Amino acid sequence: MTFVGGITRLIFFAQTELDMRRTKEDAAKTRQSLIDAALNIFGQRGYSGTTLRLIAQEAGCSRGPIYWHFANKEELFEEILAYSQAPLEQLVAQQQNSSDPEDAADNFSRQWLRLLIDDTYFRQSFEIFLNKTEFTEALSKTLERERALTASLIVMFSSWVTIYRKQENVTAASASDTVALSMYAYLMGITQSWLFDSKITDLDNNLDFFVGEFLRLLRTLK
Amino acid sequence: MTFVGGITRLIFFAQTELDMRRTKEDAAKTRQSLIDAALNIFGQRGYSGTTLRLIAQEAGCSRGPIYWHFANKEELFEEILAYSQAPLEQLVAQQQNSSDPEDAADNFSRQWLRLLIDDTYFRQSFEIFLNKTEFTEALSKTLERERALTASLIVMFSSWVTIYRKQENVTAASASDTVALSMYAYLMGITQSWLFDSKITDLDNNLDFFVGEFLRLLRTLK
DNA sequence: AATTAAACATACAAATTGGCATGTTTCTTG
DNA sequence: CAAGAAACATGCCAATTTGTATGTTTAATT
Repeated sequence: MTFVGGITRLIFFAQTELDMRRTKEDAAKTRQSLIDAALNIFGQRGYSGTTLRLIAQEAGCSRGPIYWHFANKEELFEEILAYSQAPLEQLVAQQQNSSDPEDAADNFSRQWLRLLIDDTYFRQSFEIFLNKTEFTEALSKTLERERALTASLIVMFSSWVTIYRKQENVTAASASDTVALSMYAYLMGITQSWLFDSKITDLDNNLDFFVGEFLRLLRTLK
Repeated sequence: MTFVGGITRLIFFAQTELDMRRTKEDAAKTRQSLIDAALNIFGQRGYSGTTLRLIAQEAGCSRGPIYWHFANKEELFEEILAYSQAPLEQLVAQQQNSSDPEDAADNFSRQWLRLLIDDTYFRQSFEIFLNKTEFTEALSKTLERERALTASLIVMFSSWVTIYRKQENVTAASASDTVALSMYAYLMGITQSWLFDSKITDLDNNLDFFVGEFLRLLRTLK
């Protein structure tokens, strides 16, 4: 009995070294620290270059909580990518019922670029998505979501173009869909170029210019 | 003696099954088939999802020739990516001494998009680079080359803007560098959007429109 | 004709890492 | 207060894959 008690006491002592957490808030903190760590490590080393060991180390815990809070590496990654998809989806859902297409385009592009500048989560997630991700079948879920987002953006831009042309009474040769793709490509191009090398331009100071050019793409000639 | 001869004959028979190649042309063919296979597999599964076994299998040989013709997986990958970098570098080198900036911009953007449509190697390589690659420190060589290419493009575009403004005698508020970035972002955006989902637009039929919009970005307002 | 080396195939070694099974506290609930 | 479960830590495994070392033909070379 005393022998067994001695052993259990030794084990007890050894295990007391780690601070066990149990409250809901603490667990939420752990989960958040894992997300922060994942954003950093994925951003530095990409998906395949990132090990769960590294994320755990950056978060200051073991790999246990990772598998507790997330199903696996892939699901954690897709949740990270959602940090840039969700805000854009939300922007589309909001801007639905805007009156003037030029105002709508101005607001939308401005908020997009502002998210890049101001929201660290959005920026890091978008950078991982654009520059640290191999678009392969394994990410079919995220890719389908992205395709849907792109489609909704094109539809929205296209409707702006159509309304604008009616307002201004212009008959243009180009299809509004094609113009919409132009606008989409421009925004994505600015985004990707700046995320690839942020020293390429002062996005904050040149924001008005980029928004203005986005509007010029909306206003097709002739 | 007869015993040894029997063994060597057995070995000889076993090894005769594989057709050994030795001429320079055959070796060049093998190398080319490896590049073709790499373009396909890297394009389907990305860098990390691709194993040298798969490439060898696609090329119809073993992993031996891979390590004979290339130093390692990374060098093979960077050679694949060069198939999209080299043509653009060449375009920049050619277009140096063009007289009219609008003509130069028209030609350049047209050739860029035409490469995408017509040149399978260029298209596959560019797709791998943009959508199947994790930009990490491991690719520092390729990334440095890309940054240099981007810089030279911006310089070229910027000079076009400057010349155009002098010709037309317009004084614009925006810096020519910023306009140049706009043009670069637009071209890259079109490229990436189309490579991500080629059904998003008929690039060939809308080529004139995209080139025209590229020129509109060059001709800044005011 | 013999030697060499190019151009492969094959076998092996070594490390890595994701997933899971197991152990252990501490909060919560009945 | 006892039982159970949440929220972790730890240890192990099994599979995979790169790179290399070694073996083997056949075209060049001399």
